[in-house]
Amino acid sequence: MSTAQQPDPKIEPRPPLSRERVLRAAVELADERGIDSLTMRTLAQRLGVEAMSLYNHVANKEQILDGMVDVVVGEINDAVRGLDAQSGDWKAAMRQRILAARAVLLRHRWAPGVMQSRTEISVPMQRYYDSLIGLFREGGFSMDLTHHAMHALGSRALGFTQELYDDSQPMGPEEIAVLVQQMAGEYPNISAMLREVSHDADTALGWCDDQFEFEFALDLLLDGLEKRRDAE
Amino acid sequence: MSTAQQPDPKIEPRPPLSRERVLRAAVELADERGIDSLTMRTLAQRLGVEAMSLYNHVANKEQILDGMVDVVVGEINDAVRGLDAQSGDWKAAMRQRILAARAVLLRHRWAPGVMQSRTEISVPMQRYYDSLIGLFREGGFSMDLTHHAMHALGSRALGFTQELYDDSQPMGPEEIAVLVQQMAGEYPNISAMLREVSHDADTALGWCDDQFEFEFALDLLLDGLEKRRDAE
DNA sequence: ACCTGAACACCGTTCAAGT
DNA sequence: ACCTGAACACCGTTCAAGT
Repeated sequence: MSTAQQPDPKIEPRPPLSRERVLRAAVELADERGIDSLTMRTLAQRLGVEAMSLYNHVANKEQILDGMVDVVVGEINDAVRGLDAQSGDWKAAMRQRILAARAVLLRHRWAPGVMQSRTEISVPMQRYYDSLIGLFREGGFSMDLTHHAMHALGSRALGFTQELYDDSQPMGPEEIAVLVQQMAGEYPNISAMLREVSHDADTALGWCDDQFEFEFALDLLLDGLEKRRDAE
Repeated sequence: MSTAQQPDPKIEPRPPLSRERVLRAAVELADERGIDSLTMRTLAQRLGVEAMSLYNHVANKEQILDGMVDVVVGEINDAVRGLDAQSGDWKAAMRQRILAARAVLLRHRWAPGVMQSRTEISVPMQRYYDSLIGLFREGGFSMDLTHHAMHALGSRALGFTQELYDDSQPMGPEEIAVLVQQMAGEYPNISAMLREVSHDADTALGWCDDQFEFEFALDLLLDGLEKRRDAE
C-alpha cells in the first residue's frame, strides 16, 4: 500500500497485470464472445494494455490456452470437492461427479475444443482423473478394467460428448417438415426418424434434449462397465 | 481432344483446375503435412498455380474444408458399400460398418477435427447415417431408441473417439517409471494404474492399444443398446 | 472464362526503445 | 521490471488488370 502512487484518486487503480489476471480475462472473453474472438490484441484491449505487454506474463498464445483449460478444470475440481456425501455406491458417485463436470463445461462452451487441441495432460486434469480412477477401484474394478473404463468414457468423463453436428439453433416445425419431405426419397430412415422424433418432442427448445442424451449414454456405459466387472 | 492446344509436347499438359482437383489436392496435403500446413498459398503451390486462382473454383477456405470432409465420408460410404454379406445380425453388421469407417479415418488424421468444426451435416454424411439408422430399425429397435442410440454412439459412429490427450508418441519404460514415481504421492490412483497397466502391456508401440480400446467401448455400447431394446 | 499481381485487414510474435 | 511502437512474416480475401 505504501508503494502505491496516487496520481489521481478518481482513476481506478487497475490491479497490476499478472498471469492470473491474463488467464481470467481470457476465459471471460471466450465465454462472452467465443474462442475465435480471443486474440492477443482483443485480450490486451480488455485489460487496458497493449498486446505486447501480455508477453511479460505468458510465453505465447498456446500457454494462454493451456492456462484457460486449467482454470476450467480447476472449477470442475472445486465443484467435485463438495460432493461425495454417500459412500459405497460407486455408480451414483461417478454419475454425480461427471454431471458436475458437465455443468461447469456448459458455462464454457469453448472449452471442449481447446481441451482437445492440448497435447499434454495438465496437473489439474490429473487430479480429476485420479479421483475417477479411485472411484472405480473402490467399486471393485480391477486395474485393467479401470483402465479400459477410462478410455471408454473418453471425453465424456469431463462432461462433453462430441456431437456430430451443431444443434445450437434447432429448426422450427415447418423447417423440419420440409426436410423430412426432401429426404424421404433418398434417405428414408433418417427422414422417418426425424419425423417421428420431432413429433414426440415435448421440449420447447428443440427436438433433441442434450442433457437427456448425455445421461442416457453415460448410464449405458456405466451399466455396461458394471456388467463387465461382474463377469471378470 | 480437338480443343487441346499443344504448345510444347514435352510440357506435361497439367489437367485444368477444378473443384474436384482442388479438393483432392487439399486432402493429400493435409494427409502428408497436417491440417495446419493447409493454407490457400501452399495448396495453390501444390497445384502449380497462384493462391487467387483457387477462388475461381471454391468460394472460400471454409468451403474447401466442407469438401474435404465430403471426400473422406465418400471413402467411408464406398468402403461400407462392399460389406454386408450376412443379414440378420444387426450388431455384427453395425460393428463391421463402424470399424470400416474407422479404418478410413485412420488414413486422414485431420478429419475428426475438421468434421467437428463443421456446423452443417452434409449429404454424404446423411447417407452414412441413414444406413446406420436402417440397421438399428432392422434389428428391431424402436424409432425412439434408435434416436438415442445414434446420440449415444456420437462421433464413434464415424470411427473416432475423442481421446483426452495425445498418445501419438508413447513414453518409454524409463520415462513411465519416472512419472509413476513423481505422481505416487499426490495422485496415487493414476500412478498405480500407470504402473500396472504399463507392465502388462505386450504392445510394442505403447501401453494403450487404441484399436482395442475403441472396440471395447463400441461393444460396451452395442451390448448395452441391445439390452435396452429387449427391456422396452 | 480463367489466372495473376498488388494490396488490404488481420494474425502471432520480435526487438529496440522507453519509463 | 514492466510496458510500448514499429516492424516482420504470415494469414484469408478483394479487386482491377491481364489473357
